[in-house]
Order: sequence, then C-alpha cells, then structure tokens
Amino acid sequence: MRRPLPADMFDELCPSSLNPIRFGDKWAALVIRCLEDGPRRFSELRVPLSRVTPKVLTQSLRSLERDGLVKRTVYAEAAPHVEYELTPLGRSMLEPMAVACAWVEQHWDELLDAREAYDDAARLHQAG
Amino acid sequence: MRRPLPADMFDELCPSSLNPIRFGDKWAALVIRCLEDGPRRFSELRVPLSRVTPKVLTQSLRSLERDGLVKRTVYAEAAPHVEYELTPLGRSMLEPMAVACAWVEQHWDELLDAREAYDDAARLHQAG
DNA sequence: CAGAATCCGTGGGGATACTG
DNA sequence: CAGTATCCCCACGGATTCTG
Repeated sequence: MRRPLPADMFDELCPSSLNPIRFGDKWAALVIRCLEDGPRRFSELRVPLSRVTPKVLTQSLRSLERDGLVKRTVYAEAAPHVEYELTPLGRSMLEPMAVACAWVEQHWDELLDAREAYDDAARLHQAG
Repeated sequence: MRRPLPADMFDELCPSSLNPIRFGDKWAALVIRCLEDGPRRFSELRVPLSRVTPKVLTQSLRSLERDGLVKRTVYAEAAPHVEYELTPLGRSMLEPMAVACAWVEQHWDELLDAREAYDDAARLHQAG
C-alpha cells in the first residue's frame, strides 16, 4: 500500500506569483509532484490539493494527459475508480523541474527583495 | 556597436502552446534571450518582437524589472532613450532556461504526437 | 523615442450544485 | 467515486489612438 499524500504537502502560498518559472498550468507542477512516487487516485490527489476545485483539478489532469505527461486509467470494477500516473515523458520532466526548483529556492530572497523594492518605489512615485 | 537583433529571431509559432514550461509571462523568455548579449533599447527589442504590441512588451519588461531580472535605465540626453539589460539574477536564470529548452527540443515530437493523439481520440469520441 | 490611455474580447480559474 | 454543469469574474493579451 502506498502511503497517502500529506494534506500539508504544499503550503498556502503554493503556487506563488513570485516563482517566475511555470510548468504547465497553475497546478500542474503540484500534480506532477503528487505522482512522483506512483499512481494516485483522484480522491488521493484532492487531499494535498484541497484548495483546487474538482473541476479545475480535472482540467489540469486532462491537460497533462493531453500533453502525454500523465496517463489516466479507468478501473471499472465493483469499486470503480481512476488512477493517474506519470508517463515516461512526464517523468522525464522531473529533471528540468528540479533544476528550476533549485534555482527558485536559491534565489527566493533576491526575488522577494526585488519585488518589494520595486513595489515600494512604485508606491512612493504614486504618492510623491 | 552591438549587432542588431534579427527580425526573424523567433519564428511565428514562438511561443507555442505545446511548450509546457514557461518563464514569466508569455513573452518574458523571448525578451530574456534578446538581452543575452547585452543591453538593448526598446525599439531594438521591437524588431524581433514585432508581433507584440508596445503595451504588452512594456508590461512584460516591467514585470521582469519588478522581479529583479532586468534593469531599466533611462538616458535623458539630447536623444532620449531607454536601455534594458539583464541583472545578475536575470542572467542566472539562463541556466534553468537552457535545461528547459533542451528538454523541450528533445521531447518536441513526443509532445506533438501526444497532443495529436489525444485530440484525435477526443474528436472521434465526439462524433461516435 | 518610449511608451500611456482606452476599449474590448477571450478564457482561465473559481464557487456552487448536480450526476452516472 | 470521479467527476460534470452552470454561472461568474476578472486578468491577460491585443488593437487603436494619443503624448511627454
């Protein structure tokens, strides 16, 4: 049995507008991380992604499927369910994602400072 | 004198919706590539980015400036002009961008095939 | 020259309610 | 369980026109 995904896998400000690098749509990168350790069911994904409505989560999953990054499998058994898993193509994207994440982590403070400085200057320019 | 940016630096389908990895807004990655070899003026950038309206290009540049990725300098001389250049932070982003670009190039055919297959299946499912 | 102002269409994202 | 249906909003991108 796979261990369930923790509900607090992503903090509230994830994704953040401060991160300039995006993979797919707004939630795609988080979905991919959820699938890193193997197939997951829709309801499993909803646990860490509780802030995403089912409609939007479905959209994101379909988009990933469309791009060949995720495989969707329907099990029409007594207890019907659906599983999502990374394709080899999807798994290969973990590498550029890791590089991007490393860059973001490494430069997070600079990004934060830059935005604060810019917004402060803009506010001054507005008032003054 | 820096050599001017070629008008055909980016082909028509750039950026493409097929590329799942995005840096900043729609045009940011192209702007960054334009600045790779040194400062450029607004009008210089407009040459390869002729499909971008000045308003949107300005938006993109301001956003990059806000994130500390690009520096904007105003020269209020006889012939007033403005130059944009990459900050060290902006230049550091070239590395994850190169990794992402390599991944996209390497997997472009797979992405194309996946989308075609998905859309064909969807169309069949629609008709049938 | 380097934008700003204005108007506008589209669509992505979200809330809520409902279903095979 | 795994979504769909509907409605809504607004932010993004673009076209056009105007300006310090």
